[in-house]
Amino acid sequence: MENSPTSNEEPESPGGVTLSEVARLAGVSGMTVSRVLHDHANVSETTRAKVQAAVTALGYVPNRLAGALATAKTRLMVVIIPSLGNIVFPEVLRGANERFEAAGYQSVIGVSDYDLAREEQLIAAMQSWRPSGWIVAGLEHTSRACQMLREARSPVVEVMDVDGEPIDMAVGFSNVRAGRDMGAHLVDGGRRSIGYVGGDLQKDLRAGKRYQGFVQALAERGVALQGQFTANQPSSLLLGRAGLAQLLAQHPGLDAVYFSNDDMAVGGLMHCMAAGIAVPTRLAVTGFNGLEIGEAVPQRLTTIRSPRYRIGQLAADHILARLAGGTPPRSEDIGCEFILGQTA
Amino acid sequence: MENSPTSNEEPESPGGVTLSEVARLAGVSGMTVSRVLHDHANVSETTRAKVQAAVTALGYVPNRLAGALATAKTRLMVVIIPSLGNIVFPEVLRGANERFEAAGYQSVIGVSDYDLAREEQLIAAMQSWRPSGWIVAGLEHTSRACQMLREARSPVVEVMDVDGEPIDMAVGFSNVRAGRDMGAHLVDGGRRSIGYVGGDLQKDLRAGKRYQGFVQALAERGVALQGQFTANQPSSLLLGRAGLAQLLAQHPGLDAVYFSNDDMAVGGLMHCMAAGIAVPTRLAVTGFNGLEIGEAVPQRLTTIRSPRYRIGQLAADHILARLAGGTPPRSEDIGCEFILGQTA
DNA sequence: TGGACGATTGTTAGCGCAAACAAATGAGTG
DNA sequence: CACTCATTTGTTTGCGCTAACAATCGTCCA
Repeated sequence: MENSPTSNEEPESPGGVTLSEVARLAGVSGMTVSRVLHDHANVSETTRAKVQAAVTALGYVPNRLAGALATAKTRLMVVIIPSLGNIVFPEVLRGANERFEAAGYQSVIGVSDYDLAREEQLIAAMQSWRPSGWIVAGLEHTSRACQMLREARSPVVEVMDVDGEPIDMAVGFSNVRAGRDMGAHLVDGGRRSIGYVGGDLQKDLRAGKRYQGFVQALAERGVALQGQFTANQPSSLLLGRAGLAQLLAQHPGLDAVYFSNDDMAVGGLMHCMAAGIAVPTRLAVTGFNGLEIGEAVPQRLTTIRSPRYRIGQLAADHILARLAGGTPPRSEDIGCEFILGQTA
Repeated sequence: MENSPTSNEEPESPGGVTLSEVARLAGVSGMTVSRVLHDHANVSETTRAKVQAAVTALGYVPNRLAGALATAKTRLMVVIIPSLGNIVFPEVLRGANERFEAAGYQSVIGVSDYDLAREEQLIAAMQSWRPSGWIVAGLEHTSRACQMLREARSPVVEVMDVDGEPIDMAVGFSNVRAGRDMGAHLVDGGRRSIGYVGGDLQKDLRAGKRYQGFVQALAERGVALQGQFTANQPSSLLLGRAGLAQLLAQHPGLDAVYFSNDDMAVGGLMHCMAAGIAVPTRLAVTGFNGLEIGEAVPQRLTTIRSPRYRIGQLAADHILARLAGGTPPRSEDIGCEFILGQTA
C-alpha cells in the first residue's frame, strides 16, 4: 500500500534486508525482532507473529557478521587438514562437519598440503575470523602456529595422532603403535625378509611414525628392514603399484612388504595380480587405514583401520563440550582395529 | 617498562588485541594502522615501521568480522557439495579451495548429503555470512534455494552439470551425454544384453541423468536394458560388488554392465575376479568418473573421466573473475574424456 | 616570503546486531 | 483503588573496523 515506488515486493538494499527494516514493517523495535529470532522468552504471541510475518515478507536473513561482532561468538569452526587428495581426511572432515552443522556451527576448511609453514599461514588467516574452535591434523606444528593456537583462547583438538603432547586436546590413535603392531604381525607370522613402500615420510609425519614403530618392532625381534621404496610424491594407488614393482626388482627375495597406507598397498596388490605373484604365500602385503578398497579386492587386505570418521565426530564433540562448560579428556586414544585379511 | 602490572608481554584482552591497541602502542591513529595493513599508499616509511613493530609486539591479528562488516565484503566463499563420502567432491573442493586460498578467500563448506531440502537449509545458513561467492553442485535446487541464491547478489557457479539452465553460471559437463557415449560404446561394441548397477537415482540426480542418456543411446540402437540393480544407499565399492553379484544371479545372460560410477564398477570387477568371470570376453564392465582406482586394477577400467579438480578450479576462477569485473561464460561445458580401458 | 599543493595523518560516522539497562504495560493484592 | 511485581517492549551503547572527509605538515615556486 504505502510501499516504495518501484514494486510491492522488497526494497532490496545492497547488503540485504536488515533487522531494522523488519522491525519497521512489523511495527516494533529492532530488539524485539532480535528477541523473536533468538530468545524464546518474554515475547508475546501477537508480536512474535507480526515479526515472523515481516521476516517472511522481506525474506530477511540475519547478518552473522554483525551478530558475531556484537557477541564475540562466531560459531565458525576451523578444520585444517593436510590433504583433500585421498579419502582419509575428507572423512575426518565429514565426521566433524556433521556434528558442527547439527549444533549450528559452520566449518571453514584449510588445506595445508602436508606443509607446516603453510599450516602456520592458514592458522593466522583463520584466526582473523575469531573461530569458536579448531581442529588441526597432527601434533607437530611450527612454534608460532602453536603459539597462535594457544593464544586464540578457543578449544583446539589435534586429531589423528596421540604420540605427543597436545596443545589443548587430542583425539586419535598411536601411529607408532600401529606400525609396531604390523611389524610384530609380520615377523611373528614368520616373515623375515621385509620391505617398505611409502610416500614422503618427511611430509607425512604420521606415516613416518608408523614407519618408526614398524622398524622398531622388527628390530626388537632381530629383523632388519631389507629394502624400502619412498617417493617424493603423495601416496596413491599407482605409486604403490610402481613402488612395489621397483622394490621387488631390487630385492626379489622379499617375503613381505608394509605399505604406508591402503592406497599404496592395494596398488601393490594390483601389481602382484598383474605380475602373477602369489599373495600371501610368496609375498605378504599389508597397509594402513582400513579403506573400503581393501575390503573389496578379491583377497581382503590385512591392514589396520584408523577410525577417521569417528575421530572427526569426537573432535567436534569435545570442542562443543568445552564450549558448553564441560571438560573433555585432554588426550584420547581411541585405538585402531587390526583387520586380519587374506594378504598377510 | 611502563607496561601492565602482570607481565612485560601482552595485555591480552578477551577477543584479542584490537587495532586501537596497536595504534596506541605505535603512537598513531587507528586509521593509520589500517592503512599500513591494507593500503600501500601514502604512509611514511617511519610510520609504517613503527606500526609494523607494534603489530609484531602485540601479535595483532585483524578482526575480519569487523572489517567485513564495515566494507560489506567478507572474502568468504561457500562451497556446497552433496557428499564427502567418496573422493569425487573433495576433488572439486580441492580445486576451488586452491584458487580461493591463493586469492585470499576462505572456503566455507556445506554437505547436503544429496538432499535438496538440506541444501536449501545450508544456503539459508550460509547466506547469513554474506559470502562473496557460491559454488553449489548441480543445477537442480528447491525453488526457494534458487531464489535465495539469486537474491544473494554474489556470483554463483553450479558445477558438475550443464544439462539445464544455470542460476548464474555453470561449469561442468553433460551427464546425459556421458551416459549416451557409454551406451553407444557398448552397443557399437556388439553388446546386446546390457544391465545397470547404481545407487539411488532419485538422490544422485547426475547419476540419474547419465542413466537416462545411457538408456536413450541403447533405445536409439534398438536395445533395451535387460536388468538393473539400484540400492537405496550411497554408491561404494562393496555395493558395486554385491550389486553385480545380485544382478547376475537374476540375469545370468548379461554381456555388459554399466555402473553409475567407478567405485561401483571396480567393486563389480572385483566380483568378476573373485567369481572367475572373464572380463571383457564374457562380461563388459564400465563406469564413470575416471578414478585412479580404475587405472590401478590389473585390467584398466573403461570409463569416462570427469574433470573434477579442473571444474573446481574453473568455478573458483569464474567467481573471482566476476568479482574483478569480468564476464566469465554463463555455461561452460568442459567435456569428459573417454578412457578406453581393457574392460569393455 | 606568501601561498598553493601534494603527501601524510587524524576525525567522524556508521556497518548490523545484541547486551544492558530503562520504560511501559497489565495483572494481582491488601 | 493505590500499589507491587512480572511481563513485555524500547533505548542506548558499543563490538572493531574502514570510507569519507578534514586537518596538518613541509616544500617548492613566483
